[in-house]
Amino acid sequence: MVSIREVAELAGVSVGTVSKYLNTPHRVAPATSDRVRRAIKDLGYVRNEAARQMRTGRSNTLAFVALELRNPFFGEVAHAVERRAAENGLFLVLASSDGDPVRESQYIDMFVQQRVHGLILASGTTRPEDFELLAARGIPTVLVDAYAPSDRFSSVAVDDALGTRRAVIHLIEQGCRSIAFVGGPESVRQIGERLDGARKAVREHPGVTLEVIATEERIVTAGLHVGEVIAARRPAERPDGIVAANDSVALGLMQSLGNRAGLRVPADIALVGFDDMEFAATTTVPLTTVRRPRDIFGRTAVDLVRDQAEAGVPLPVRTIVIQPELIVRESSLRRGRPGA
Amino acid sequence: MVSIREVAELAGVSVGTVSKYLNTPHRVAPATSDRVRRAIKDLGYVRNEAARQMRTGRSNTLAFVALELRNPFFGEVAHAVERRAAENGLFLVLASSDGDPVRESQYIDMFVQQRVHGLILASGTTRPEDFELLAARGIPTVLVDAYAPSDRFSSVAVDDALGTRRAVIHLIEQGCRSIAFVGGPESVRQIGERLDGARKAVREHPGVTLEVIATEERIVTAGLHVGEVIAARRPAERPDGIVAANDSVALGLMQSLGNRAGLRVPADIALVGFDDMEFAATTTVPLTTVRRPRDIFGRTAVDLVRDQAEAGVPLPVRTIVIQPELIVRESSLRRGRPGA
DNA sequence: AGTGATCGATGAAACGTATCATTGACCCTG
DNA sequence: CAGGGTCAATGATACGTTTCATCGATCACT
Repeated sequence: MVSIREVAELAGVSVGTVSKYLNTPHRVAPATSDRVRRAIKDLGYVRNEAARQMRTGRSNTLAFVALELRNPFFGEVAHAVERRAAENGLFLVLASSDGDPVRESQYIDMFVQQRVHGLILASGTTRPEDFELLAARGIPTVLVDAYAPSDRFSSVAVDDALGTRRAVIHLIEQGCRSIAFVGGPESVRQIGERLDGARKAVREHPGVTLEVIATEERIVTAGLHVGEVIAARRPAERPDGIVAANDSVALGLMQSLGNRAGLRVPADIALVGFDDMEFAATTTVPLTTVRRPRDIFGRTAVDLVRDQAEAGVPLPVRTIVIQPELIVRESSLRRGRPGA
Repeated sequence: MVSIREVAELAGVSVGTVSKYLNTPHRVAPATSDRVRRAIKDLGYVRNEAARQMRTGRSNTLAFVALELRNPFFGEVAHAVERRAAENGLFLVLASSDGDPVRESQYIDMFVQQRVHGLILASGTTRPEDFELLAARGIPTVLVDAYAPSDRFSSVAVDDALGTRRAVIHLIEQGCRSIAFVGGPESVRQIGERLDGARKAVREHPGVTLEVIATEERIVTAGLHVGEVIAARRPAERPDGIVAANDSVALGLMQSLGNRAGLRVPADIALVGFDDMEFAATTTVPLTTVRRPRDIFGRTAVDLVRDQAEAGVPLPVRTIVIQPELIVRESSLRRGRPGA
């Protein structure tokens, strides 16, 4: 394997000069430059990043740990992270924990061993000892869509409670009086907060009731199942507005309610999702939903890491909470809507 | 930053011993082991992977370049790759080219500089000079869902033509006589082959016709649009069976045909997709589709890379073609089906 | 008791690069 | 023409590991 030394030899210059050519090309004379360039090409030399990194102690890679990359949500966040990282001259490496804290630990260990420039955690399953490790080594770390434990790390997340609050208020404005929240479990922080937001909003409106229909998972089939249960009820006992824990559940609900049971969305039941996934705009009845801005998540996370890395010294922790936007589409716009 | 030397000092042993403890723990005496372990813990020592890699020349990371990670298809392939890599003691780093060959080039350069253990390319947009570079440096490289240029790299792909062939024959068995292929452009290899497979299958069945309805992209909205066009035709001029270029297009078709235009799927028009994406089983009418096995893609790719890396010397190129499976669901099962 | 053999530990060398103080060549100015 | 200044190039050093030849000590066996 050809090293910088052989390049220097062939070009008839010193090793230091080749290094200078590689790192600060403008400070090497044009004629020398040509000879070095030529030698590099002839020998097929490729810089050894490991040696470089060992010498400098720095790395130009940013690591991103997602909960599950199969989920397009993380794919989109990763995409935004990658773009912003590139703007900052950083490369991105991705890993997926798939909900396994042990796997995540292994990855974090690996990244620490690699001396990565910074770390973005979007898994929500990180172990306390890993946080400990990262804090102890001073590796710039930012949490995405998760709050920082003991306020030691900066984070960027959406205000989940505000999202469902806006959804509920919107449903009430559409004339709904009997609202259901479909999703669970409450123990997942994001879901718990969404439910809280819905509860509080309903409490502020006398005459409106909230029913919680719990599910174990937040996937399409869970929504399908709940939809069938609701459809089997007597009409008077059905909710007239539903807030789903996320878009997948909403999709399942829409399919079982609207297409299979013959109920009309939104006329009989108005429906709001959460996330604004790509398919939300293209469902049978376009889905009203609470948007979680993946691009902002990604950009902000990179910026936080970069600021921390540039500062060198510990910066005050920043907890950035993004206000989610309600994207109103047909699934929640009812006939008989006041003012329509 | 604490190094192996300081660990050795604190433990009262030599640097070599600490290294031995880290790499071949069974050849170090228990008492010494304890002292070293203790020192490592007290100092919070973490191995420097860059130095290790520089010394050994080896790296234990496998790189995967996807076309677009936002697309769940790649997420699932990446997931399978990651699992298999872990079984082989390898870590995975991911990158996404987003269709930009320049970006992809940058990533490949980076991976070559990192001296990765192997490379899996699933982008389909790799530049010839990058292939040149990888071949010249002898980096184990495998293509996924793309054929190898000039037979220099092993690859794993699905037999696209066979997939659509099976879809068409299935539709004919269901009584369809006027079949349409929706998708494009033909210049994308996979799409071109799918179209070819459909053409050949139709040609073998006298009395059956094939119409090609071209689209620029293969996304939901393309299917929505084509569906509207078809619905606007006089009934006699509509196809009675459709093969979509992928599931996204099929989804769009199903929505605009079935739900908006009032046509019935499969009674009026039978529909088959391609890919078997996660949502295919949960659409309004569950979608019949040609399955591309992501898990097999991922596993096979890793195995090919591993074999190549272990061999050291160039191995004969292996081109693995996987026969796609037709997953029959409701969207293609017509009333009046022969034998039903 | 002497001879190998085995085991554990040592210490120096090497990996490929960046860095930096030093040197040499050259030009400009007074 | 002397002297200061700039620009290029040099070459030694250090980064944190792994590796390997070497050495001492312990043990089993004749």
